[in-house]
Amino acid sequence: MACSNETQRPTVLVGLSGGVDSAVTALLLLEQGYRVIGVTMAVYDGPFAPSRGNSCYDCGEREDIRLASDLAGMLGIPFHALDCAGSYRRVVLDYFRESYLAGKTPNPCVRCNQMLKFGLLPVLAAKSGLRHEYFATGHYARVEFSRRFNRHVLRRGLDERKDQSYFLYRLSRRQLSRTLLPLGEMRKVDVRALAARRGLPVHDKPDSQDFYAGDYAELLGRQPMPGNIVDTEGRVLGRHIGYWHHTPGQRKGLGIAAAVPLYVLRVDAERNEVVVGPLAQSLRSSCRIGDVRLMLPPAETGFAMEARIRSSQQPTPVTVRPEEDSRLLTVDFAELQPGVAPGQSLVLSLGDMIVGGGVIQ
RNA sequence: AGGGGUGUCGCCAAGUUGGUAAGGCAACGGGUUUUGGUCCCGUCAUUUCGAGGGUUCGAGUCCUUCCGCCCCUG
Repeated sequence: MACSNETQRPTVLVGLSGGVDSAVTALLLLEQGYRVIGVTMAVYDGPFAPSRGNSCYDCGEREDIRLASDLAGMLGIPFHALDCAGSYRRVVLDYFRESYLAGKTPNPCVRCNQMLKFGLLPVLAAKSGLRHEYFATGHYARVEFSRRFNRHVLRRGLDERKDQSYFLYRLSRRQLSRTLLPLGEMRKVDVRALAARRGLPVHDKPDSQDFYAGDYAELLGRQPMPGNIVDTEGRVLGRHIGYWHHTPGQRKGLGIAAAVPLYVLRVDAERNEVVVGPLAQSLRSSCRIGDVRLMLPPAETGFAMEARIRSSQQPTPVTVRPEEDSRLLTVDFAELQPGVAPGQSLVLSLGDMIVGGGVIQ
């Protein structure tokens, strides 16, 4: 009997990072009766360097993989680390570098999730013989089947403060249909509490997982290139050591003492200039997005919704307009927005449902 | 050279009828954060107010000498 059930139980591949969230994800899925397999992407291909701690692209990833492996052992599930370094370099690191060098601000996590974590990783696993029906991660977001839209939809995590749906808006319908995100229904404190109850040693491991813990310039492969920091009139207010160190909306690090705080308005890669001004000059009433990805058909959602232009931001009301160029959308903000940065994703939502999004032009 | 002005934290800048150094910016530290962003909290002049001397119980604030800048006249 146990045997026949064994073959019937659906298998879910869980991305384990060595942190609390993914460990609890695996735990919950086990308790829900799934057959669970733990997997991790090995992505570091850089030079030997001291580990800077908890980040995705880090020389110390072996320790994290080992920790993930240990956790899998505790949970009694198989574990595999899959080499994704080559793809990671091309898909994430190259994109990251090209964005900054073009004066834009990338979303490495968005890219990684779409292409690698929810893309290559399960495919590689399957090719390695790890057959599975579902793929799961510890993201705080929900995937549900919507009868109204007759498809799987992505919704914000129940824990508003931890919601990570922003990073997942580019997942395809196919990807979504195979995705399980059990933490989407939970609050972080409960996740930690559960981990503690079940004796998982990572229950109190610090939250944040950076993309890269060192100096980003290390990933860009560029020598310092001093240039001017100017105001909108072209007056030189200060100096920088490379335009790629700045992003629109940024305040810290300019080193300019003015009457009011100054924010980066735009980054001019051509002229190696960083244009700054007071907050008021940073406000935009609209922007255009490209690389548009819609998870829900616009005809059914209408054009009034909400949007986030940065990962940790409360959604703000917007109206979406189609462009002549069908690949673009214009998004009008109901309230002026500071720090609209080309390269960043603008994610559209309707209530707690993610409609889609695109990359700010 | 003469006349006027001015000299307070890295920058800007309050300092009242002398009473025991506001604030902003920057910087630094911390919190929040799967994007070096935003935001929040904290620290940041006490042999100190250009330097010396004086008056006073007490001076950034009064007197005096010197020094430095700025403007005008020459």
